Amino acid sequence: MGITIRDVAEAAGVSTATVSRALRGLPNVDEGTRSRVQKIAADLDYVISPSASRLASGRTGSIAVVTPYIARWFFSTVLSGVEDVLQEADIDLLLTCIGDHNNQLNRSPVAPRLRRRVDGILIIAVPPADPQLRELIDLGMPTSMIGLTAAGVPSVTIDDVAAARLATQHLINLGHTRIGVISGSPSDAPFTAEFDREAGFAQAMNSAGIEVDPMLESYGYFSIEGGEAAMTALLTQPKPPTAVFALSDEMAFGALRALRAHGLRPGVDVSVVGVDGHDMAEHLDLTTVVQPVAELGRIAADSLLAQMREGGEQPHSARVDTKLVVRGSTGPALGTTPSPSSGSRA
Amino acid sequence: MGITIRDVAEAAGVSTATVSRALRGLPNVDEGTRSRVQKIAADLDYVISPSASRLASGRTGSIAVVTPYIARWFFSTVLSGVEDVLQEADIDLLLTCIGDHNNQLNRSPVAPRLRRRVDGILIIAVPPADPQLRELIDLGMPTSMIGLTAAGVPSVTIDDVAAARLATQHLINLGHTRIGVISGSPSDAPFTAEFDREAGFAQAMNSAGIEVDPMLESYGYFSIEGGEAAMTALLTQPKPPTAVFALSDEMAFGALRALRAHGLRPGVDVSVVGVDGHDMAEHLDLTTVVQPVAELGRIAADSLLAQMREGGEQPHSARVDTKLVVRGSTGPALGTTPSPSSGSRA
DNA sequence: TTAATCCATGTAATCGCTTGTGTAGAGCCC
DNA sequence: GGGCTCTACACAAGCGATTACATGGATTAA
Repeated sequence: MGITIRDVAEAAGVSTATVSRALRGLPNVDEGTRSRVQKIAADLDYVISPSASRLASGRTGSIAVVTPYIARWFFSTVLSGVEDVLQEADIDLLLTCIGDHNNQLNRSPVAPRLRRRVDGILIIAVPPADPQLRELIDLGMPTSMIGLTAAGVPSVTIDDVAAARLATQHLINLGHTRIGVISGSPSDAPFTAEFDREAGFAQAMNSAGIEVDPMLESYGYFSIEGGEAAMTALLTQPKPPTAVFALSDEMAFGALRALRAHGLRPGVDVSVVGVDGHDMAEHLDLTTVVQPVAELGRIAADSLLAQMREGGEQPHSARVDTKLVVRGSTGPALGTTPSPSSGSRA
Repeated sequence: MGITIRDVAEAAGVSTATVSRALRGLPNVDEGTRSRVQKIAADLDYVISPSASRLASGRTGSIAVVTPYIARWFFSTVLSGVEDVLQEADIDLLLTCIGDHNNQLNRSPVAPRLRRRVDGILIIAVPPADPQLRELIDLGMPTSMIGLTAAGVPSVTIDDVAAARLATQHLINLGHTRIGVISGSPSDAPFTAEFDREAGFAQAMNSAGIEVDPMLESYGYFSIEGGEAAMTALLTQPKPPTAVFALSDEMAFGALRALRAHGLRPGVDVSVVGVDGHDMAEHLDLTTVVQPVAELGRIAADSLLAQMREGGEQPHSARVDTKLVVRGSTGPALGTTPSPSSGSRA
């Protein structure tokens, strides 16, 4: 019921082979013939059959994006960057949500569903311990990861250790010494970012000669509610912190809310700094270390496309810079003369 | 290089036709044969080639989701609901971002790219005036829309008029009479929701015998910044409103921020109510009319699948209920005894 | 001039599955 | 027991492209 390549071939008085070459821009086609074929194809409103093309060529012209969440800010923002690039490259984007490892959504494993269906895979911030991750990598197709690293697989990340150091150092520079941290979860499969950001926090504290007080560590499970609970826990300690580093902006949002609930002023009574550069951070006046999230997606998609093209090319990982953006949620420790802090005041 | 249906057929000592029928659960296959084939297919680690299957059957087993934004809360939340259903149904989800009509991202039109590529289309809240919308509908394939209606196309929406009435009535019940509204944009291609919510606002005002003051209408362009600017504009009037209805939660967020910037307390000095049930609304203590956004996506996806299955079935639209959730951002008009307000206090 | 290239094009096999049609045997009825 | 209907299966013709290989004419090199 559709126009096929044969109809075009007949109308143009050439073989289907020539039509195929002409339309795909392959060499060894007379330019006159090519434009004639193009015109006829357009006139006939011919649309290639992807199924036939895929079957014959063995390429699917599509890639899968595998993500643990769709509706969370970080993930949807990465996704939008990815989509940007793929649409440009005329590659189909298959969206698949992997079950949340912690929540145990009992989704069927995604890896088998992807075989023979896509030419490449883009994985967004799956916890490295997720068993599905291995299956995906073992599929052996071009793969690129975002916010997550694994041996032998190219990835795009920020330097989470450095980002955490940046945030922590900012608090230290402001004269704080009782610095709390709102982490992800005590023991569950951590995201790469979680692990590294904790490390960066500890590094900054150590270099400044400040001891990390285990009493000032609390868990926010990367959610707003969690961050609120974590901050509340910190505030109800005998000696509460004067500043808190939250491993993510969303947890920092919760922390800010807890502060208000306790009648404390962010940036005055207690300083809060996050990491991510969430859209809402600006509106909540949160100091944060910004990462270019959509850009992460774009870079990873580009890298994946390169991998798919060249094949032999040694795929390499990219590391993207972050930037401290100082806002009202952080301020000098009371009774202290702060040393000049790095970062731009927004 | 992969196992084909023929390998399975040979190993099972049957024809490929039988393997095909057995594996797809078609009738007229001996149950003994069927389970034998299934076992062999599993042992051989056979995976069907979608391209071949699609070419032969004419069905693609995939649907496209067309959306103007990916990284915005409403859209990504709908998307997650859709993905949920489609994964369950084993249908591929092709994600395509249509250019933003207002921002004029010069994206190539999406409709032609979808032909022969998907069996159905799901459209999320594209402005009805977007020229691409017609092209998509004219493709003539099963289609379902979310947050948007068009003649002859099944859709899933909330009753935006009623939702706006609910929000406005809440303010009226609290004794407010100088009620402002933060709308989308003055004249640009409006979303369906925009149009209807304005209508609902006017209805509620009229029934209460309150005149709508054009001076108290401001435009927030459905963004946080826009909402902030709009509220600022309202506040700097000679006679500012005591309550404001924002057509979306995100604009309401901006409004709250403007309030704080002016030293005004939300819910005390000025009341603000939004619509959407955005994740952050709870954390910003915003009174809002909640719509079940992910559910919208799920229902639309289900409806699309039904359409694709039955074919002859008269597709019908669904309308989903909303609920007023009262929080701290709204309170009684000063010097007034409020009448009891509907909605649950959260 | 002749052989070697090269370019534009055609021929036809192939990709791996679906499905309409054909058929043999089993069970049924009268 | 002959004619029916049914079931379980095989056969083989597509589906609509891609692409290795073949071909013949034009161009170039020797």
